[in-house]
Amino acid sequence: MNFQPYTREAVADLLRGHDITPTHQRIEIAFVLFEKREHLCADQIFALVNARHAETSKATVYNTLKLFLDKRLVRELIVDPSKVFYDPNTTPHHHFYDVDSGELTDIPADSVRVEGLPALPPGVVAEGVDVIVRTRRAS
Amino acid sequence: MNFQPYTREAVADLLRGHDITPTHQRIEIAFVLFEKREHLCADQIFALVNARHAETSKATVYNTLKLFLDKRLVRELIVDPSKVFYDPNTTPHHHFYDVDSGELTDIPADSVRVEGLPALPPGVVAEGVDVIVRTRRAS
DNA sequence: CCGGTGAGTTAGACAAAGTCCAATTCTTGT
DNA sequence: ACAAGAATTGGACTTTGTCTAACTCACCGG
Ligand SMILES: [Mn+2]
Ligand SMILES: [Mn+2]
Ligand SMILES: [Zn+2]
Ligand SMILES: [Zn+2]
Repeated sequence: MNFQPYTREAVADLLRGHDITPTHQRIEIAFVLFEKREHLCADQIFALVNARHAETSKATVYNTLKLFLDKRLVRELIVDPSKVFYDPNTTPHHHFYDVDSGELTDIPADSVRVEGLPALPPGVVAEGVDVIVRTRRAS
Repeated sequence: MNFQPYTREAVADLLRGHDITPTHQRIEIAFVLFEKREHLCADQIFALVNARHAETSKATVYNTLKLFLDKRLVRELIVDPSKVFYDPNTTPHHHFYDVDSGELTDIPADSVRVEGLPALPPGVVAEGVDVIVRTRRAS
């Protein structure tokens, strides 16, 4: 599911494929995320979706992002202390995070190897391994 | 500076070593962090410092944590979408993060190798590499 | 001592991100 | 077309963190 759905119908199909009933609001939100393929936070999505005409409430943006997360249509990035970013790329990959600008850049997973991690405590299972390289402008 | 300062005087010395004027409030906050050596968030620190007698305001807790961060006495962990954790261990290491319980556990850095990271964009320098293994209770 | 100066602390107002709820509006199946 | 459940909504609310102007305290020179 790493394609670029250009039309609303393609987005609706993508949603159905993830067991999400495609409503007008959900289609617009998914369209914004998959059109840009950028790391966006809730209020950017809210602004983009409502740029032309007011169509979607704040509550629905948050409800929908939580649903997308649950259905594995997007993934959550916790790197900024004040807001969550949503990543339309759910394939394993890592990130550069520029602490000055707040900019997030993808690092493809295939080149990176993380070795020597200790065994997990019993009764616990790994959900994912995130590598975040914090960067800043050279002194 | 990975020792356990048991006395207020030892904490004061630790602060002076980091160019921090040791005030009563700063000593109490550092004492709580270095006594427990746990990952604590601001309001836990606020509660612990004020457990016996009210001694320190919310503003001072936040001011002080920012100062400690700046002076590299503690490090910040961005892992929970709703609050920042402060880590008294500033030596390089990584973390397990249990998404169910919110619990953070250290992973010593020496065993872990991260290989194959791409070169940094020009004009940018790495500040650190964080590896976070998200875990949850087995199905 | 004592008064001045600057650093540190404080209460409380404020801001931003996110949650919750009851009322309303869609969607879907029949 | 209709009923029933699902989704959406405005707005109140909560939580985390920031800001500011007043106050306090430690320290120093006289
Ligand atoms: Mn808390
Ligand atoms: Mn917040
Ligand atoms: Zn990404
Ligand atoms: Zn740690």
